[in-house]
Amino acid sequence: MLKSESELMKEYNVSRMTLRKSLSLLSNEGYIYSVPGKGNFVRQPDTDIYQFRFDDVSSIIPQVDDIKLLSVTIESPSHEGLDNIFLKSEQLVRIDRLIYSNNEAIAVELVYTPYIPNRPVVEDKLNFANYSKVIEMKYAFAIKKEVQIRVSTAPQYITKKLILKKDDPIFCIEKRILNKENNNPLTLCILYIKKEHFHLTAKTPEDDQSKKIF
Amino acid sequence: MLKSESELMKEYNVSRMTLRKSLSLLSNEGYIYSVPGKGNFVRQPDTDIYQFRFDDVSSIIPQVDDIKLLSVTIESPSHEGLDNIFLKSEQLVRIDRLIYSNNEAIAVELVYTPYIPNRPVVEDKLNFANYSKVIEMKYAFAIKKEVQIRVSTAPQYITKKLILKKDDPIFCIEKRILNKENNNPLTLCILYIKKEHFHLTAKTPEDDQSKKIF
DNA sequence: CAGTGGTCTAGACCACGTG
DNA sequence: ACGTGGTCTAGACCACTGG
Repeated sequence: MLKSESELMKEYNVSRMTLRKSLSLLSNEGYIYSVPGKGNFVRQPDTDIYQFRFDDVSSIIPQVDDIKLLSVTIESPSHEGLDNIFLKSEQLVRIDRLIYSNNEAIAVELVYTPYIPNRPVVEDKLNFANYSKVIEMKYAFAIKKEVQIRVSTAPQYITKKLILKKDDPIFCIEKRILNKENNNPLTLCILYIKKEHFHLTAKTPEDDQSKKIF
Repeated sequence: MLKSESELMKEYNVSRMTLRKSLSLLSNEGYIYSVPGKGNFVRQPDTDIYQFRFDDVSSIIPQVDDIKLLSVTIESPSHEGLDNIFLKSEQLVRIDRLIYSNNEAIAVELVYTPYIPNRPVVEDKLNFANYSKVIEMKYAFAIKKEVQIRVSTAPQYITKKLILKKDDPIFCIEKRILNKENNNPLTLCILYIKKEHFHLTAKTPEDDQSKKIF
C-alpha cells in the first residue's frame, strides 16, 4: 500500500491533481491500482501479455504477387458446418481466393459473411488483398476480433489447390469478426497457409505515448 | 479536427480539466490524438492488434501431469549456434525438460540463460513448470519479451524424445527475454511441442478499466 | 501576435470503507 | 465520524503553431 494521496502531496509539494496524474500514469502501465475508500496499492505488472499485428495475408507474407478469385457462392450455414457460429436462418456469402507468392500458390482464404440482400458484394473489391477489411469498415467501432492459429490437415479442396499431399499438415488461421455488443458473428475468415510460409512474432507491449493526451 | 478545447468547455459547460480528462480517455483508446499548438484530431483506432497470454507450458496445455528434467549443462554460445543471440564470451546454462500430458511426452523445453558464477542454478526450482519465470523475477521491471511461433522440423535429439518420425513437422515456440534498456538477451526458451497439442487464440484488446486511476 | 494544447494549483463536494 | 480515493472547478503560466 502506498502512502495516502494527502501525505504524498505534502511529501512532493505538489497539488492533488498533479499527484493524481502521476499515479494515473503508473496505473495505466499496470504498476499500481487503487481501491476507493482504502488506498493505492502496488501491483506487479503482467509481463505475460504479448501483442502482434495481423491484418491480412500481405502483412504475413513478405511478397504477395497475385491473388486469384476462385469463387463467390451463397450457402447456408448448416451446409458448411457453421451452424455453431452463424445463425441457422442466415444465408452466407462465401468468397474463396488463392494467394500466390513467387509464382507459388501458398495459401487459400475463405471469407464467410452473412448475406444481406440489399448490400451486394461489390465485385471491384473482391480482388483486394483484404476483403474482410472492407466489411469491417462498415461497422467502424462496433466490432471485436479473435484469431485462432493451429496446424491441422486441410479439406481436400484446399490441399488440391495448394498441391499438397492429402494429409500434409497446414497452418489454419481463423479470424472472427464479432459485434462488440451482442457477440454476433459478422465475418469468418479462414486462411489455410503452407506451414513453411508462416510464422508469428509477438512482443510484450511498449507504451507508445506520443501524441497522447494526459 | 475537433473544436478547440475552449470551445468545447463552453459547449459542454465544464472546466478545462474535466474536458481534458474526457479527451484523455478518448486518446487512451486510440480515437483521438493531439498536436500541441494545433489541436485535437480524430483517428481511426487500430483494430488489427491482437493480444494473448503466454506464460509457460501449463498455460497452453490443459493438462500437464509431469515434467522430467533431462539435463543441466554449461555450454558456449558458439557450440549451440547461438552466437548471434548471446555474447560469444558468455557461458550458457542450458536446461532441458520433457513435458508429459496424459502420460504422453508432448513437448521438450530448452532454456538457455547466461551462466553467472555466483548465482548457482537452484536445483529445487528446476522442476517448476516455469523455470524461466524464476529468472524473470530477478530482473523485475527491466525486461521485455518476444515470442516467435513457427512450424519446422526439430533436431533429431528432440524428435527422439517425443517419438516422432525424423522429419515430422513440429511447433517451435521461441521466447526471448531481453533487457529493456540495452536489448541484451537474458534468457532464451525454446519449446518444441507436438503440432496436435498446441493452438493459439488471440483477441483484440478490451480496455479493462477496473481499479484504474483517472 | 493571438490561439492552441500541456501543466499546475488551491479548494470544494461526493461516495466509499473502517472503526 | 473520519480518512480514503473520485470528481470537478476557476484561474494561472508555459511552449508551440500559424498568419
